[in-house]
Amino acid sequence: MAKTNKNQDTEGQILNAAESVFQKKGMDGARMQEIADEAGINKAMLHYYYRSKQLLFEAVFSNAFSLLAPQLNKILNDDSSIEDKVKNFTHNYITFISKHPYLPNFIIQELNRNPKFFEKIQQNAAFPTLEKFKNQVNEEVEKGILKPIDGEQLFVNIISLNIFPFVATPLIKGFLKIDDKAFKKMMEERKVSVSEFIINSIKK
Amino acid sequence: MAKTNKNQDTEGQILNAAESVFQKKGMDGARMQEIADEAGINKAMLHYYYRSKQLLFEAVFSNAFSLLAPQLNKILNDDSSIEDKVKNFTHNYITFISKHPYLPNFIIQELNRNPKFFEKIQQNAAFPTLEKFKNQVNEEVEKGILKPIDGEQLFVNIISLNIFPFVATPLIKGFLKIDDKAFKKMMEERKVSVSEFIINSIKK
DNA sequence: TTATGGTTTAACCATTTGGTTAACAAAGAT
DNA sequence: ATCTTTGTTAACCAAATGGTTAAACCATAA
Repeated sequence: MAKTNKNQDTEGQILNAAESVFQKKGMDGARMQEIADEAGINKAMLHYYYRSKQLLFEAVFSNAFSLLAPQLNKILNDDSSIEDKVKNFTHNYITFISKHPYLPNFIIQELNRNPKFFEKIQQNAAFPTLEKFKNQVNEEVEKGILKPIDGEQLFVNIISLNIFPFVATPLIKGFLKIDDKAFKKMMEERKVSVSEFIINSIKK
Repeated sequence: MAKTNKNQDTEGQILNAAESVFQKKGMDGARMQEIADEAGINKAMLHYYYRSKQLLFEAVFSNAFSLLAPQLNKILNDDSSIEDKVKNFTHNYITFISKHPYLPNFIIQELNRNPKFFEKIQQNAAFPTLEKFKNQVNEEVEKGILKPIDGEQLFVNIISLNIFPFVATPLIKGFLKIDDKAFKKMMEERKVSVSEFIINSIKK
């Protein structure tokens, strides 16, 4: 930064505030004034640093996505067996999301609003790819380690089981008639029960 | 209706247009003018029939929810075995949602925005409850038909596997690098593969 | 025919909202 | 010291938006 930086990182404060507001209310529901208030600064500063609501939003979105991507890379591109991958991913992912509960819904929602964001993000270096995972599933099926299953379907199943409860939290709380504490307990149990559920289904 | 009803159901046209716009853009993103345009009528009519954006939205939301609820009742409150329930629900649900792809995301999104909507809806008569399903799972586990599993966890797994791909369609298309046609084909396959996946996991 | 009352429209209104501007403050740089 | 660049603010602006109003429309009953 060639900037004089008289302040103590106003730019960062803005990004934090924007993250909080955008993730809770989405692009359409978020208000620039609310972000400014939460950052404790003048609204004009938002435009000084980020030009427009759109650009500020994109900064937040990229940031959020680059938090999630490495999590996926774990299951897609390390060298352990499918069984270990499922166990590790499920445990790590649920732990991670419990700390960032707004993240998955935010990304899914905004991707629905504008599917072209995906391409924008995809150019990122560490972008996860499915090839290795699919090959590995095929191998383990051939070796007789796994029952016959399509790698893509398995991938969709894994992320569905892990992510959905965090995306649909109010729905699940409602149907199960449980409060926040019980929900957290249930997610804690899922760190194990989900991987058991998957392994049970695919292991020969 | 004590109304003269000179028109051919303007009220219905409004509701249809509102459904389409709200489900695509959400409460915050939807514009009253856009709804009026899509209905082919004057904006003032929206207020004439529904008073406010909020009330129009609630009409759409209730409507949407009462489409989904009976689908869930099928798995929760009929008399077939768990295995048959899983098979039927998976097949029926994916078939149903393929015809209303915006529905699950709309409901989940707006429930996230305002969790109190759940209570509002819950007073509905045909509201599904989990008790019977949980008892049935316990029974079949005791009888040795199913491996030990918690009914609530199983329920969450079932709806996760069925609903998530429709909520996160752009994400899945992106990771799998597939177009709309391939996505539809994949969902078609899931009508069978998801229930196999679940049954494999829980059946003794 | 003409009153009546629900229905429909164009024009209007107040507020909200993203964004701009001009003036000012705080650091360097010269 | 003063000049220049960067950071910050209050006041302002134009457009968009949800909502209102008053007049017109039109089917029907008296």
